[in-house]
Amino acid sequence: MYHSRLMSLDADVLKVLADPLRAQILQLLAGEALCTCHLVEETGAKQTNVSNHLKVLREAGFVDTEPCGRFTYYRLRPDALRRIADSLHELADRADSDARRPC
Amino acid sequence: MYHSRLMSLDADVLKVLADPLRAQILQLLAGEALCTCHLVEETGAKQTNVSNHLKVLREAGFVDTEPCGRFTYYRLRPDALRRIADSLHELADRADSDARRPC
DNA sequence: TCGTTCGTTCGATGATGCCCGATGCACGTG
DNA sequence: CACGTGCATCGGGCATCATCGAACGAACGA
Repeated sequence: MYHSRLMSLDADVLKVLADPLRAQILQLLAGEALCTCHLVEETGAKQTNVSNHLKVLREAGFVDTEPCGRFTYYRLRPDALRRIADSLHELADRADSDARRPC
Repeated sequence: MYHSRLMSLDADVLKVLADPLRAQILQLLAGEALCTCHLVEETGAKQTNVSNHLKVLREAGFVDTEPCGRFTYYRLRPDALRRIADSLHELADRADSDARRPC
């Protein structure tokens, strides 16, 4: 087990996940790739709004785009999610101690 | 492995983690319990600010308090972090498919 | 009892960010 | 070439939230 490296929580990255619509989009993209019109349809949000959130997700590396004619398909990037999950898990593991710093 | 239950990303819970100061506090609390004055000292933030963030973390179930005389010790709750980590990991696993919904 | 220290709560303020309408652009079709 | 469609970008309006100062409460020690 070579996980001695300390991973740090990146609040900027977590911010990207901490939005209801973006979280919903990520869950919709799990299992199949969808294009913007699908996501608009499924979420009920306005197209510009969905597009803005997709930009945020793309720039944060959580989704990949794949142009297909007039359409733009979006696909989830599991590795990005796993990085976050691992850093949280590692933080939890480090907390299994009863140490207490004296005042 | 019976993880067929679908976990959903809770944006409200993620919001609690998605703040630089709160993220720093959680990392400081991993490994040892600290009281507010320690956290003020380590983060360099104002005491009222730290106290406000600790309240948010406490109400979200990420930390436990343990009064000790005049001091208040804070301890990380690993289970809360693991729940988030698991939901992210499960989402990543569900994305290992090449499916694509037609337009 | 008085003063000090640790900690929380409250109200105000400033910044961040979500949402929206309007616009522009690229692609495909008649 | 015109037209419609899918999608991105821009600017503003508005709500949320992080931060701060001030005041309060509680626990100790002199």
